[in-house]
Amino acid sequence: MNIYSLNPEITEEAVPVQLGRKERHRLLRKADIIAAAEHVFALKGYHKATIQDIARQAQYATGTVYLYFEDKNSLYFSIIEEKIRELLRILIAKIAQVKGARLKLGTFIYESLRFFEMNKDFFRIFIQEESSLSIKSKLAKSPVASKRREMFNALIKEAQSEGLVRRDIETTQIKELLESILVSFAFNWWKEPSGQEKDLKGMTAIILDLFLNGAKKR
Amino acid sequence: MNIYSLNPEITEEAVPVQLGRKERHRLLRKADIIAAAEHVFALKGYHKATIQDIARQAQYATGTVYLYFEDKNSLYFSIIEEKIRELLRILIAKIAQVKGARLKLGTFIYESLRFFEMNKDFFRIFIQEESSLSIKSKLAKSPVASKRREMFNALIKEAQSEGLVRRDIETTQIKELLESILVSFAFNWWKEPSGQEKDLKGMTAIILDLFLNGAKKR
DNA sequence: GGATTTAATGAATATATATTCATATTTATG
DNA sequence: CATAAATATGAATATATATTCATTAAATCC
Repeated sequence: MNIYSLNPEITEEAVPVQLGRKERHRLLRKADIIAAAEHVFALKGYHKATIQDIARQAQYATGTVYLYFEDKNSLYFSIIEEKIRELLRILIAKIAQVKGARLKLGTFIYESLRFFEMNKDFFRIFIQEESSLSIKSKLAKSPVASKRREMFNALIKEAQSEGLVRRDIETTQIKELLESILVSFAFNWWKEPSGQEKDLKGMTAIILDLFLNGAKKR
Repeated sequence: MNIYSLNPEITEEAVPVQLGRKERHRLLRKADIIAAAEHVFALKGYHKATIQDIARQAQYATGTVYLYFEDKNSLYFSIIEEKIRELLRILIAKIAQVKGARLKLGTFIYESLRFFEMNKDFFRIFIQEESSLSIKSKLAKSPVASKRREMFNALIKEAQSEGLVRRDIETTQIKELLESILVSFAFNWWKEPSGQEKDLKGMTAIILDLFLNGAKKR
């Protein structure tokens, strides 16, 4: 994990500012703890994961966690926010590299699947908590959420103005549809413990097909 | 709420057997507690809802709850199981009254939305916890879950064999997809606090349209 | 390399609340 | 109506764990 990504101000910059050695060290240790916490939360869920578990996993003492994070809850949110920010950064970058709404949509799906595949622990947390009201409402207030909305909106709007996507249904609902399909497929995919190599491109094609053409037989 | 529905054996019967007065009383009191718990859980979520809260809401003392339910967790499951059973009963009955896969799918969507609308407390609980892995796996073992799977399977299979729904995608996937869309749309619908009357039929049409035809402009 | 600042430790504390159970109340019985 | 059985009560108990903080260790400075 890129340690700079822990700091939103720096993430925004094209070229990360060089931090002081101290501060860099601090971010690295935060990252240690985040990585450990990500694993433990994924394994046990928020409530059953104890600070002790997390500290042990990170090879620190219990109290040390509190030198780096306010409390259990804010540690939890740090993980989710950070990961969503990371995914967002990838999506924005990759989508900018292709032309045409169809390709952009495909890229969105492909890179999302890829990210989930590479961040299974986070994905577990995400599907465990994604629909939890309290977390959704907290997350909705974070700056990363509005960025995400923005990107998503632009994606669908472009597809609509290009004539690929229908305009008789609200953009919001189209967004929901796409997200529903994506989550539902990703969930089913990783639920079954097949050790096989994932065919990301094949899966992307299916999802895009379902999104655009629906479940009706033609 | 129908008190008989608390007892699976009796629910199954076409005509409920007359219970002893004692037993009936007991079920009524269980129902009191369930109703109170439903409200409190919806309001505070599982962890923040205390047995005291629930007892107070039901106008019983704390300890009384334990005369009717094993523990907090089983009370929680009783609610979810009972509600899913109730929804299932409605769905099966209503779907049986219409002909053709398209109408059946529409009925499924419409009655689900209607049930969510009429059972907002339960819906809150459902979306809060539905995707929590531990709860899902516990629920999956209950008899009501397999009945639900059965019904859902039959619905999609029929749509496939009638030629309405494509067969190049697994039934399970189609099921998950429909459910994911339904829940996500319902969630977003009721999230926004528009005091207006909900247009259930309009929303049903949109969901069915998107599910079958997808987002592509035609 | 000794003094001082900074960081890490983990046992002790504080708190929260699920669950129990001795007691009180209500209901049934003869 | 008196006694017994069944229910309800809520204060006390047990447990769990997030958080603190006095102590120890490490890093930095002069």
